Amino acid sequence: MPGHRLEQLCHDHGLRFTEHRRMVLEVLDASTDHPAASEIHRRAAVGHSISVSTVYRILKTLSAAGLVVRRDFGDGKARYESVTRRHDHLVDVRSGAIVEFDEAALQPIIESIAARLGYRLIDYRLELLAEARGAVIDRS
Amino acid sequence: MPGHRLEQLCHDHGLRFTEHRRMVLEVLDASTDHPAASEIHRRAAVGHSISVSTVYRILKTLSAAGLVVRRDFGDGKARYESVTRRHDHLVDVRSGAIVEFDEAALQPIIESIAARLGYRLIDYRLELLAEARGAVIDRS
DNA sequence: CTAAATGCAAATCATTTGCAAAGAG
DNA sequence: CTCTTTGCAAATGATTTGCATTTAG
Repeated sequence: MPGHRLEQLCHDHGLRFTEHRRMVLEVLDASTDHPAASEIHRRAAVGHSISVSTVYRILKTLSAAGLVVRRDFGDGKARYESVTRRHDHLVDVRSGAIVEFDEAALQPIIESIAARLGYRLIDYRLELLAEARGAVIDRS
Repeated sequence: MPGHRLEQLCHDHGLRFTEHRRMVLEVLDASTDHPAASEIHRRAAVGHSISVSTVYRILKTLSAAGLVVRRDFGDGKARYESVTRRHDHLVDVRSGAIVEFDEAALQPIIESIAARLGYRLIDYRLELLAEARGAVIDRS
């Protein structure tokens, strides 16, 4: 029963485990992209029933609990990913393509920055804006 | 005439220099916080006339040109800062307070990450989520 | 049983857009 | 003069909310 792991996860964070929360978590665990709320609803609704407002409410709850990470790539809608899939991103400013990467070496450096400021790091969001090497640069 | 610098800046980026663009740039250059579009409009409108839609259009243009940096702190509205004030941020998840910092050592590390992925870094956004040291942690 | 979660539809809020008038180069 | 920018008001689109109903613990 794959649901047990997710149920435990919710309980560990003091959240009730509902059918709908399971659906949303499963969608995010199965997604390799970064779906927005409407897309998560679309995927979760396949064969099931769930309202969009419920998806929004669940995403807000799960984000607050840290089970889900909310991202913004500047296209007007928030995107989400499961913490288990958490990683950083590089956005190709020409094509809009998103490249994921995971640079473990950054964690300690960033932690020390927070510490120096008198804080304990909880999480961080890093987004690189870049263009493919060799791209023609318009200096007109 | 302080307007000359801004005029040059616009011209260098192929943008027409208008009274309204000057107003928005001046507001951002004078702001130490991270005003959202509506707040920028409010500040620019003091003693002048400018419509909100114009502020939005200008911010989009200036962002695309790289004269202004668009940020998202997760409260539903985009925030802006002048490139000349560009820096990274730490968000105190308890109070919502934003602490600015500038860690020069990060730049080369992040550039190398982009390079490794086959890209040339244009810019990056780093946001730390943290809690004050010594804050009581609720492990209920 | 009781507090929390959900559906539905209406409400909000930020941001965008169509079109005619005003302005920059 | 020609192309771009701006105003205004209406349109869009994402996200939120009130309230009655259902469900988890």
